Amino acid sequence: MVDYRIDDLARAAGTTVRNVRVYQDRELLPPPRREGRTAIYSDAHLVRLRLIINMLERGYAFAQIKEMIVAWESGRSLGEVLGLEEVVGASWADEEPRAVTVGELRKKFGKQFSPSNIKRSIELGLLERRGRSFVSPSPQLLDAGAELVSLGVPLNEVLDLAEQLQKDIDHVAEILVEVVRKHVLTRPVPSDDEIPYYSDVLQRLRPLVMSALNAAAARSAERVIPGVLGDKLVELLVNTGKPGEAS
DNA sequence: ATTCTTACA
DNA sequence: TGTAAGCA
Repeated sequence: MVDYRIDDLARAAGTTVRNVRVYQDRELLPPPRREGRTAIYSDAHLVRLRLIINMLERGYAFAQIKEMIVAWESGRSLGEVLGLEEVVGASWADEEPRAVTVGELRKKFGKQFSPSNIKRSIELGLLERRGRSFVSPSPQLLDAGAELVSLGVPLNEVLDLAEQLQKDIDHVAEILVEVVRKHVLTRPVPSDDEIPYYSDVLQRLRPLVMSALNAAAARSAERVIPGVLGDKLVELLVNTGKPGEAS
C-alpha cells in the first residue's frame, strides 16, 4: 500500500497542496489518516482527487461534485443520480426468468409457433427447455417479440432481429466496459485499499451500461423512426395514438 | 524542514 | 487559488 504526504498527493494528481486542503475542507476528499499532526493519504485518495480535478475541469461546481460523491457513497447507481431511473422505470433494473407454457406460446405466436422456430429461439437463448414446457430468461424480450408478431411481423424476421440486436448490443456493451477497464480499473491486481473502490465500480457497471444503452436507444429511436416511416405517418400515429396527451 | 491552521486578498 | 504568519 502506497502512502502519500499531502505534497506527494498534490504532485501525483497535478494540483497544489492548497487545493487539496480546500477539497478536504469541502468534504470532497475523504478524511486522511492521521499520524500525529500530519495527514497520510492512500491511493484511494489519489483516485478520488483525480476524479475531482477532472470534474472541475469539465465545469462542474463543488456542490455538484459533492452530490455525485455522496450519491456514489450512499450506494445509488449513476442512473439514479442522473434521474434516468424515472424515465427508464424500474423494469430495466433486473428481470426474473419466467416459466412459459406451451399454451402461452401458442397463444402469443399462433401457427408460427413451429418446431423450427422453437429450435432457433433456444439457440438464440430466448427460450430454455424445461422438460415439457419452457423458461424465458428475459420475459421483456419475449413480450416485445410477441408484440411485433401480433402487429404482423413474421416470427422468422423477429428472430432475425433478436439475433442482430444481440450482436450489436454485445458489441456496444463491450466497448463501454472496455473504456471503463482501460481508464478506471487500471491495475490488473488492485492493492488492498483499492479493492473496495474496484468492487464498487464493478457493481455499478451493469446499471451504468443499461442506463447508457437506454438513453442512447431512446435518442436513436427518436431520430430514426421518423426517418424510416416518414414524418407524416409518425405525426398521424402520434396524434391518433394518445389524443389526450398529444401536444 | 515540513505540515497545519487561520486569515486575507 | 495564492500567500503569509505563527505553531507543532
